[in-house]
Amino acid sequence: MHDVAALAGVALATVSRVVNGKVGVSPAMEARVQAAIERLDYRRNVNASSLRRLDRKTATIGLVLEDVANPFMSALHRAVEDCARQRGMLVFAGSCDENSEREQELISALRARRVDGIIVVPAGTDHSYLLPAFRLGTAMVFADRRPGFLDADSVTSDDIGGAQAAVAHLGTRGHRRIAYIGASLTIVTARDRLQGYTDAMRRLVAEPDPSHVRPGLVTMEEAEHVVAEMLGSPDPPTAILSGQNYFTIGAIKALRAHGLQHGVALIGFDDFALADLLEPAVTVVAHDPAELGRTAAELLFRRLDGDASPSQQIVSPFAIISRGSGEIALAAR
Amino acid sequence: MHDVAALAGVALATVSRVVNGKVGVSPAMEARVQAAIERLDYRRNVNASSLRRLDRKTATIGLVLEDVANPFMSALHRAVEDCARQRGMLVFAGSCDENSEREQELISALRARRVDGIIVVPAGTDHSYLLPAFRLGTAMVFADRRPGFLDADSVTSDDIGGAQAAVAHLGTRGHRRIAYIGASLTIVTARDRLQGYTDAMRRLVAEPDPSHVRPGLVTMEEAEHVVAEMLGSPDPPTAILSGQNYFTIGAIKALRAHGLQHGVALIGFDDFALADLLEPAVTVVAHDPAELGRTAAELLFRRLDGDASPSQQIVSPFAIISRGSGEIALAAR
DNA sequence: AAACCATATGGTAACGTTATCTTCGCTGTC
DNA sequence: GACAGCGAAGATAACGTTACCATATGGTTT
Repeated sequence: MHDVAALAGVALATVSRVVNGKVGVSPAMEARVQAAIERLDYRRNVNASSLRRLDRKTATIGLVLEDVANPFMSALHRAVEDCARQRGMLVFAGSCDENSEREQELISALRARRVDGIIVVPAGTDHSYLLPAFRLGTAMVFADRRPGFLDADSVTSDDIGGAQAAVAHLGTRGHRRIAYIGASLTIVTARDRLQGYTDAMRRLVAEPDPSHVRPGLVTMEEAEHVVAEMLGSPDPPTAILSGQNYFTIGAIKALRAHGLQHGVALIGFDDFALADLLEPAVTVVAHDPAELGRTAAELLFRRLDGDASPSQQIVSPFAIISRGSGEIALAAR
Repeated sequence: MHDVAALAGVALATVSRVVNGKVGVSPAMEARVQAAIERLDYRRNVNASSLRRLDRKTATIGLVLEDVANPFMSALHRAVEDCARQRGMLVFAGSCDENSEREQELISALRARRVDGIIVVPAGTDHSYLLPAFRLGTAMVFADRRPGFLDADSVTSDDIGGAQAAVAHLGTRGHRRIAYIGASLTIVTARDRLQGYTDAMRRLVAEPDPSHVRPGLVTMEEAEHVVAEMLGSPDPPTAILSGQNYFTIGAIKALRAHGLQHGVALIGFDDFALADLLEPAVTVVAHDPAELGRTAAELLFRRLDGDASPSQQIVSPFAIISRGSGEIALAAR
């Protein structure tokens, strides 16, 4: 900036005015400064600028995901980015792999860079540690999962309702022995899905067979193994509800290995690419990750614009997409 | 920091020393300052810090992708993030959708935030506009595609070789009428793949049938439409080489619609999830996006550490993963 | 012609840090 | 007992910018 001012033969303040498009600069002067800016490929230092400006905004937001490479998460990411772009903001992205320690590190690093706000897909169960951050004015919105022990904005999916509907969907086709496979119960989403499954099962039959309820999975291979085990047991399930898209793939592999992909019904949580091209095509309980991201971003920006109303918990609806695997009826005995 | 100093009853300089883990602070004083830091939830302002520090590093890098939600790109993203995390750096991510104007905007925004370096999957064909940025010291590494009109580090895949090998692979199974579908030739990757295809076809038969060569596609639907058209023509191809994973899906849809998924061979560029679970499973020319990302990050960090050696062009090898669709032999007449 | 106003520009302090210099005690040595 | 030598702490300028105040210029009003 100093160099630009020297080259244009003006004061720093004038360069600042031109850079920020302020009124009260003569056209001749503005042209002179612009020329110097272009000649030197000058770009104002946003960090220094935000340091000095009264609003202290960095035009930067942080996004904490489970994994940037997970298709559900990256679709959410993209939606957030698009909203941010409209406001000229840049997005920090990071993965915490369901590790709450990593979540804390990431949020800490984002705060150290004075991001204007953070959108978090939370990993842990207790987010009270963020209370000071809130009080110090960092806007935060939780996406896909609600925070624990913290009153904050969130945009989540109706997981309980989705699981209930999936079980009912299978019940309509005659199934009573329905298995559930899902992630660790430290994840709210997994807990809710199990909750919905259990509710609906009780309504349908009674308590589900404990050997058919397997939360706490982590990898696709684990899911495959667990389903294979169930299928080989004396009293195998006739339908499976999978609480996560990776586990759905694992279940498909196990079903195929047993030649049962057309014999055992399957419904998976979260839609995934090519679900419609598999044989049979996979029925899913779908949540729109892009809508989740967009809504979270809009909520965050409203806060950044000064909205201080009580925290909002937005629940977005689910849809069962029937493609075949979930419509396999119970075979007559 | 001021508040921390006041609370601990020390000078700013001492707080700074503690925050930066500098030697020459008595244990008693350090404990006192740490207590104050914790009590106030103080986090040093990295932006202000980098402004003042002599190295001027922000511990931040930028990543410009085609689309953060594209699985190939997001796998690359994750690899970059993991490398960055090891060095305590945060990653800005952005999508430019093959739009070179957007690429320029993104890079400009990253430079304005004084990122230490940028990894770019370039969109345009001319990157000479980055010359001033280079001279001003922004480290940049190009990934997946080489830059145009700019001497810079790059980590790319062997696209020409991959396409040649794919055509040879199909040739071995008796195919001579092999079609190519791919993206716009403004994308260097698409150009190389077409180049490799053409080379190998000339070696195999002669000039390929022009109606079987369709670069310039954008969407999956377009690819589906183009393949359907070819299959309905009087002289349809017996094998297809697809230059991009989305187009491979489009081709599969068209083949299935014609009931030809087991009659026409198909090889796709870039591996994708579930390729092994489709029927037939899809043979691909695979590049490892994670390796691309990791290598690009390592190259960038080497530059940040002061390596000023001539620019490097690293080409990573490809692998043909035979799964079935590429091994469909030419039917006897 | 004096007074006033608006507009365009310049000068400067401050944002939250760190690099560097300075000061203050304390220990050990002859 | 004087003095060097050392380690620990404080004081302060500067990083690149913007907010604010000061000043200069020219034009309008009374």
